[in-house]
Amino acid sequence: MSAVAPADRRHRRRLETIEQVLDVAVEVMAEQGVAGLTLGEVARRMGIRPPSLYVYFDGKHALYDALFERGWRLLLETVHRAQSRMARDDPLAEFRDGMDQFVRWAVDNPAYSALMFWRPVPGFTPSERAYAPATALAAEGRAEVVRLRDAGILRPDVDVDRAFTAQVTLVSGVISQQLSNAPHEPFDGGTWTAVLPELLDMWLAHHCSSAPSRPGESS
Amino acid sequence: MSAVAPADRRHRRRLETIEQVLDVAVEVMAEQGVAGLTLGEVARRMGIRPPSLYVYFDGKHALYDALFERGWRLLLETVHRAQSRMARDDPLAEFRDGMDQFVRWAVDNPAYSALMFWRPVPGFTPSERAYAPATALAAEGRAEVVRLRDAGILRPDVDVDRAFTAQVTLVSGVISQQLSNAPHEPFDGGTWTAVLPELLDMWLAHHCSSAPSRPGESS
DNA sequence: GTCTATACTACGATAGAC
DNA sequence: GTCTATCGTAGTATAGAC
Repeated sequence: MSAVAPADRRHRRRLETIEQVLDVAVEVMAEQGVAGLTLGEVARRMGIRPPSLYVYFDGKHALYDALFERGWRLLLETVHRAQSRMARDDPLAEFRDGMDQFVRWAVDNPAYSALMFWRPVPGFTPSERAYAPATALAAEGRAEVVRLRDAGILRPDVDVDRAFTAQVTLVSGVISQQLSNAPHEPFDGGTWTAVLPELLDMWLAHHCSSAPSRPGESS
Repeated sequence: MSAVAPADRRHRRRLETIEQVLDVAVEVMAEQGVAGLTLGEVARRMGIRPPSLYVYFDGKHALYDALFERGWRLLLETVHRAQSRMARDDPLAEFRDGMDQFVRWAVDNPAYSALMFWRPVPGFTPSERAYAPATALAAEGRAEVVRLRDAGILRPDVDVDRAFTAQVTLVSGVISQQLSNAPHEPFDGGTWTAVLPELLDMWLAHHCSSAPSRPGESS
């Protein structure tokens, strides 16, 4: 019995250890900053010695790379989970909710965000593999703009790429300001997250096919 | 003759050396990243030894602090210089130009920007003195919003603080995206800087007292 | 004000025993 | 897979001669 597929068990154990390394690394980044991550501190918190980490990661850059990929993957899953909870018949509400979830996750995970959105590590460039979930999320965001256009919410002749660039900029601005100026404020009630709905309204009104109609305004 | 005010000459020489240290430090940050700044590298490029730097700066954090202050002061001067070149009778053009200059400087000086807008150095918090020019610039930006309101361009009942927060977020978003995603693109023709005018139009239209009138649209 | 010398700590990474 | 031992490097900072 105990000899059934021992390689699988080793493999699973290995994956669990890798996950644990990543968890601890995120903790360290959250406390010491992204650039303050050291293999020694990760090893110390795990109760092992630094050389043992080399069994799981081929050096510090590989660890950063795995963290970068994991962050985008977690964010991707967060957005997907929110979408699957939504009714499928309201593209506008879905759009707003997606942006909301995106910013919420970023603000709730400042260590990941700093690594993902800024580039604070001198020699590190993410691999193509690590970029993949980021690219996927960008593609889905752009598709969301197309959906809004096809649903008649945005003008039919809207420049999708330009509109998407503007939208990403808004969201990125909120995240950047919130994290760098008031990192300890939660998403709800944050100084900068509070203006997100207004900014999305601005964006929608600007690309709107009909006259701008914002919530709270008389029609 | 040569004995006239020798203390002044020493003092000036000292200030010049301090400026040189800051210049070199910015160079190093631009090449190695903000967190990649080391006293040894600065000293090497200046042709001196690391201990000599302690005559001018009380350690690495003091150097970061001086760089932080200098960056905001340079940005403040850049905006002022642009304003003094402008005609004083067009608040709207002045507003647009100010934002333009702000983003242009930030994109042209990525090393300063990373230190000023993000917080990539683990243990470093800017001193009050270093913050002063940043605070001054924020106050002037808010005053600009008040001017736009008083000139009748924005609604009389506009929430100035909220509008200013939104405006800062837009500008911050452009800078963040441009610097982290395409740092080598110049301001002119940058993927993200290109949407700045459109974002400012959005912001203006959203707070406008009359119906939104954007350039290129029929009135 | 600059230097040499040095203390002290820390880092990433590798070799090789177990 | 984990360890000890160690290499090689780099960093901040201080003491004290010149």
